Amino acid sequence: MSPKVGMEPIRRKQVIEAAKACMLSKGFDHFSIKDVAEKAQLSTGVIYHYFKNKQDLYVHVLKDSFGETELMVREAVTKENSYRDKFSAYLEVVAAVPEDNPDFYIILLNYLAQSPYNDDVKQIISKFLINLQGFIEDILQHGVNEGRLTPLEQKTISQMITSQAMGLAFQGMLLPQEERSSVLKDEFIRIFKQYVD
Amino acid sequence: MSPKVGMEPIRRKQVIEAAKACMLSKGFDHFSIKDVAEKAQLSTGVIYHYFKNKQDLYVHVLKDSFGETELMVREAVTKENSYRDKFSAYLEVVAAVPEDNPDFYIILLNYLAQSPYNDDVKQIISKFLINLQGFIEDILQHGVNEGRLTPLEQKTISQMITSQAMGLAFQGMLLPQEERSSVLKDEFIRIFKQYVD
Amino acid sequence: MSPKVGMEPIRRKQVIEAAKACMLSKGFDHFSIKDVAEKAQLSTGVIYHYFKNKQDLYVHVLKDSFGETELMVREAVTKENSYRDKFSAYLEVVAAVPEDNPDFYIILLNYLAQSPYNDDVKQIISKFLINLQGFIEDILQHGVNEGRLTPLEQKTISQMITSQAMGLAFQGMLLPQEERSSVLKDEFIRIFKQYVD
Amino acid sequence: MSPKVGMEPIRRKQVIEAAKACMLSKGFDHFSIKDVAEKAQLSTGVIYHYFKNKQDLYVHVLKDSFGETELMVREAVTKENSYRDKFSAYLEVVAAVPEDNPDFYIILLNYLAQSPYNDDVKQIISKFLINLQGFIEDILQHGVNEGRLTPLEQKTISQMITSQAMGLAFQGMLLPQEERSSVLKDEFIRIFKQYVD
DNA sequence: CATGAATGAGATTTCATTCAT
DNA sequence: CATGAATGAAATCTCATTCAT
Repeated sequence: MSPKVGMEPIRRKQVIEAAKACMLSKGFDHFSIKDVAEKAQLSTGVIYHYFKNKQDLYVHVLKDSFGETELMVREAVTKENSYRDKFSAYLEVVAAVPEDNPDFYIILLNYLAQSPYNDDVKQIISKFLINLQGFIEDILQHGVNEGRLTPLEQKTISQMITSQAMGLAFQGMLLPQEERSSVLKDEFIRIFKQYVD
Repeated sequence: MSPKVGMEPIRRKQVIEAAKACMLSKGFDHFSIKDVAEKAQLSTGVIYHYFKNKQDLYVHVLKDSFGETELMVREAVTKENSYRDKFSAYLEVVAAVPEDNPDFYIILLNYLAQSPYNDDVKQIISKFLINLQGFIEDILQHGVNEGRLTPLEQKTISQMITSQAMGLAFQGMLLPQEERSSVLKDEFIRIFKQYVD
Repeated sequence: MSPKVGMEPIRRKQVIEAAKACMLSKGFDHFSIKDVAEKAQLSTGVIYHYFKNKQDLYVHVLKDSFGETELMVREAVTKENSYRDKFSAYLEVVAAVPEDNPDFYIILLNYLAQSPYNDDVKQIISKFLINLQGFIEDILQHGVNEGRLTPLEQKTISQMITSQAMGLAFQGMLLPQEERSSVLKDEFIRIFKQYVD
Repeated sequence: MSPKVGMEPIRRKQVIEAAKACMLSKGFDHFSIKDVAEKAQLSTGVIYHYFKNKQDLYVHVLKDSFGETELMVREAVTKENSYRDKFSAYLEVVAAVPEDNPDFYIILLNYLAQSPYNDDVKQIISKFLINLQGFIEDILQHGVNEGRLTPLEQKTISQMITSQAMGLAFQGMLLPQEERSSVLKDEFIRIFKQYVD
């Protein structure tokens, strides 16, 4: 393979994807850089060319995962026009993540568990959550402007939604639910739709 | 220095507490048996006298944590007489765990993250969650008997409650909320109380 | 169990048998004192009451094994009257050890392997071999006295016999032979019987 | 200090030789990987770069030892032309191993002792013995073809030879024999030469 | 840019031995 | 006599990271 210039973004993505795969298959803390290198069909050395160290790689895996999910949500919401539809779309897309991208919550869970011991990780997840809640707050801003909602309620609703979604996803990893999961998803949507009616 | 007979229960508890402390201060998988031994002021060898291996210790830390929390919930619920009061008590005590025993959710979070890779852990957490949901299902059984609730709703409610509680607790670790946490707690109780009215 | 006096020989034998069993089931160097204690249904502590240390126990297991085998040979030989019959009986009994007491050669083999690094063991095995060869030398002494055999031949024969027996036994552990083993046994007896004819 | 590419065969041989030396000086199972690393002037880590684990290293030491000895025998035999000379050469070279390569039988003895507990080792030694017996069987095939020998005798002779050689070698480790060893060697050759006369 | 050999600290686990009771 | 709790050294093995090529 001839060395090429401009490989940086390609290699970085290649390594991040391999790391993500290793993390999912072996467990968050149970894969080695050698595992990643093998998965990515690269040498161990090259990983250290593109990432400062393992911690740095961890951070980039997290950013990558969050980026994808945030994009999904953003697209679903901006596609709609009315506030009511935006709100519904948000609930739908958030409730669908565990099915559409089951790995996402495994990744999130693992990083969440690290967050008390790692401030970088904590900041990144917090920012992600805040962004996610920002979508609903924007949607609900309408109601606030019209006086139907207080700013406190606006914030509370957005936080109740994300935490319920997170909780359901984590619970779903443990309890085999099959048909139940759609019941729960519907109930999730039903509960929070009340707020815009 | 002073070997005695019948040390087993004392030492086991001592080691479990030390392990829990290490886990909380360093994070799951980031503490060593040596750390636990030092914390417990014992030699490393003695840990293996009472626990088969590190995995076995992990499992007992988890069981110990769950035992305490389950007991708290059970006591709160059985203290009340009417179904309505039992339900309220349940919501109150569950919502209070993050304040009353903040370590509990850190422990839970860490083990939850391991659950996809460790079936023992998965089983224990699942059982804990099911037990916890069992409390509400028992309370709601009244409503089912009277025809006010379907069994499906009974199950759905119990699962919505535990997942929302879990989600709020995890979110609370990230976002500094102070006064917000009580708002969220109240909203949590308000939402789910609807079901018994 | 009430402590008794005069337990020494009983306990020692009990421990030696347990150690032998552990050695055979787990491998020479792969059993612990705890294993022996469990097998003997005793505490680890008592073993150190009756044996100085593990090495001492090893030595006594060896002596015990050799004692049994030497006794078997002695009995077989002394039972016979004529030199010719004694010689035959010796060959028969020596050739029969792998069948009659298959453990013996596993024990011998393991100690033999230790002998270059442990002078005690080396002395004990050497003495055993010399004793065993002594039987034939005694039998052949008759031939020497009558001038049919030189003392050199007498010694050579005895050594050829023990080494051939040992070699066949070890080989028999590796190569599954079934019917072959009796052919080899017969050939072994045939070859060495030549010497007294 | 100086990582290079293509070190694999060099390092493997280096580690195998160091392990062999450690085994000979300390005894099978009584040397540590650290001992090997020090002997080879390498870090412990590098041993695990080239060998999966200690067991894997054991196996390669054995294969290496057997390879050398088998080569010696093969060369001695193929050098001769007549079957009678080949047979003599075989007996001579086999009888000479304890003098020419005294380490060989110490290695063999140690592994032999492990064979009841380790199937890999058992297979390797068995194969070696069978190969060694194959040489004589090939030589004696001539006699079988001419009807002077039955296939049963052919196999029996080859097994008697290898077992006697093995037995003499092991006995020679214990009993200091000096001049005796040549007497025994001559007798060994004499006994088995009978078969081709 | 890329390789993979090398390091060495550190983790888990075992176990002979001691000794208070 | 007997117990089994306790010690702590030592063994195996892993792995992030570096660096000569």
